[in-house]
Amino acid sequence: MATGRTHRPATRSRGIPEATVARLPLYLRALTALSERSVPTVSSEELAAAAGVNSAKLRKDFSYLGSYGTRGVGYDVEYLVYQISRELGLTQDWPVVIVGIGNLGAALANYGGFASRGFRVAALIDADPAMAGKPVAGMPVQHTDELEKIIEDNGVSIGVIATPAGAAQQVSERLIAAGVTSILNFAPTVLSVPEGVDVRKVDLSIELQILAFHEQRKAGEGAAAAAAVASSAGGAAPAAAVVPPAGRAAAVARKGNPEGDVPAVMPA
Amino acid sequence: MATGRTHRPATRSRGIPEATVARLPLYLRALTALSERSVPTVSSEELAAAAGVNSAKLRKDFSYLGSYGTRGVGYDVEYLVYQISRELGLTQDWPVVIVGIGNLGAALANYGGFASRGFRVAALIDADPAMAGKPVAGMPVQHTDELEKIIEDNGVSIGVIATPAGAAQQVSERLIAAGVTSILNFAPTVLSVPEGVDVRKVDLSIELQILAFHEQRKAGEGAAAAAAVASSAGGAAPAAAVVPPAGRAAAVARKGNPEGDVPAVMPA
DNA sequence: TCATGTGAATTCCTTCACAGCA
DNA sequence: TGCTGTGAAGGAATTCACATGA
Repeated sequence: MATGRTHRPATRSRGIPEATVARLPLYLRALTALSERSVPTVSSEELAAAAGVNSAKLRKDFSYLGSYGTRGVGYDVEYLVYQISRELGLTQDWPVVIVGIGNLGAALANYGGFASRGFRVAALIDADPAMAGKPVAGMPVQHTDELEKIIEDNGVSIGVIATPAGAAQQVSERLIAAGVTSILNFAPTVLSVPEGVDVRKVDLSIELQILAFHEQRKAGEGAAAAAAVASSAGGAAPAAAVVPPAGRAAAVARKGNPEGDVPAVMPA
Repeated sequence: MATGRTHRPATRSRGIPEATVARLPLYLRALTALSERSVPTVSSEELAAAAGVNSAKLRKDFSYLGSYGTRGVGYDVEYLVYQISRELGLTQDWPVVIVGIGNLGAALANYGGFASRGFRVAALIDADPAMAGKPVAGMPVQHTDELEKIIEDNGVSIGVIATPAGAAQQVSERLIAAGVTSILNFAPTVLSVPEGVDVRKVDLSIELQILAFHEQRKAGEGAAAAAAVASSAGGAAPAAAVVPPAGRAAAVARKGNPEGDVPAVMPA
């Protein structure tokens, strides 16, 4: 999950609810796929299925954009693609810089999904002088010293931070001072930014922790329930291995401890 | 942002709201940092600031876990760390497999945040025979053929998919059939999974698109507003470069077109 | 006295169900 | 007839504001 917003009190961005905005890219992706298969129209039902939402929600979402469908028929795929693209601002070019070219930064630089949706990687920036000049994804990495110049020369308003946590706040300040007003933050830190700057956060370990929470609940429901789930699926699961038995036993034991004790969990 | 849930109708996981669950890892991170600095107690106000939420929300969130604070004083840092860890299921060991060892998969394998929070990378799996045996993050990559065996031998219940979009659905099916019940999906596809399996989705391009939406709005408010924002910040922004002027002009022009036309946006 | 914990109010989001139009 | 578009209902999440207890 990504989280974190700033600027603009959640809803009200000319009336399109934040939750709807977050789903538009999903619809767009599904529509693009249909478009590639030259499908001319879709019903809300079909499109909703493709996007993984329910159809009432989808129709409500689209109703905020306008009346782009045809009753009794559905939506014109190409037309909707255009309308949503325009609404999201993807009909214009968004130069983006990626700061921090480690494993993750390189992955982002190579990620095709950017270019295909109006985002252009204008520069890759890293603090390590040894990286400078090295090609990543067909682009030379530039040194942090150039950051301000790059931002200004390219009119960059969106920055992606993929640095270690310790560097993120300072990088964000430099980005913002140079003119960036939207930041996608992969570093596991809460950035503090001035009003008017949007931050979105993507945090890998948070996502896993949320999964662990639900996983724990499933396991807690007892082996019977777990087995039922596994087999109901139609995926011939050999029931085995759903729960690491030793692990669970340990957890339960700890849970039973007297209240006061505070085991040293979480080394870092 | 990450999105996507399945299983369990949103709220009610023994009463802890989904929105609260999603914030627990944030609190945990902030608390861990305090713990490392040997801070003994925090107030809801301080902790909320560190986690980037407001204090009323934080107190309400904690109230779902129990009464772990002391009125007039605050929360015991170590104790809260323990309680939240336990609630999230992090006091037990979660073996995880990563499937798809490209740039992103490698980045994930190297990501320290996993190990430190109870997640243990049990195996790296890739379909490319040429990758097999190659060490990534100090571990040999294993071939997809081994997938089922690895899952079962290690009691893996959480899988991370970092493959290309085309492979994701099939990989998820194999993971699930072998016993995985939670999936973190980085591939830009909607996975269809049986009931009882949780899927969370992390989609880089979706996050950028959401930022672009807000960025467009800011620009649309007129240069005056943009400039005001830039300077109000205290970050001496040289006002320049907030909007790529040519780009915007083009977008606006297109917007003014007669309704029927459908420009071919989005090559892919 | 001071910060937690929580009912109550509010706002936001989702879902229902059907009127209205092609 | 069939599917969109949308008021209205229902739920969930956030925020307020203050009683409560260390």
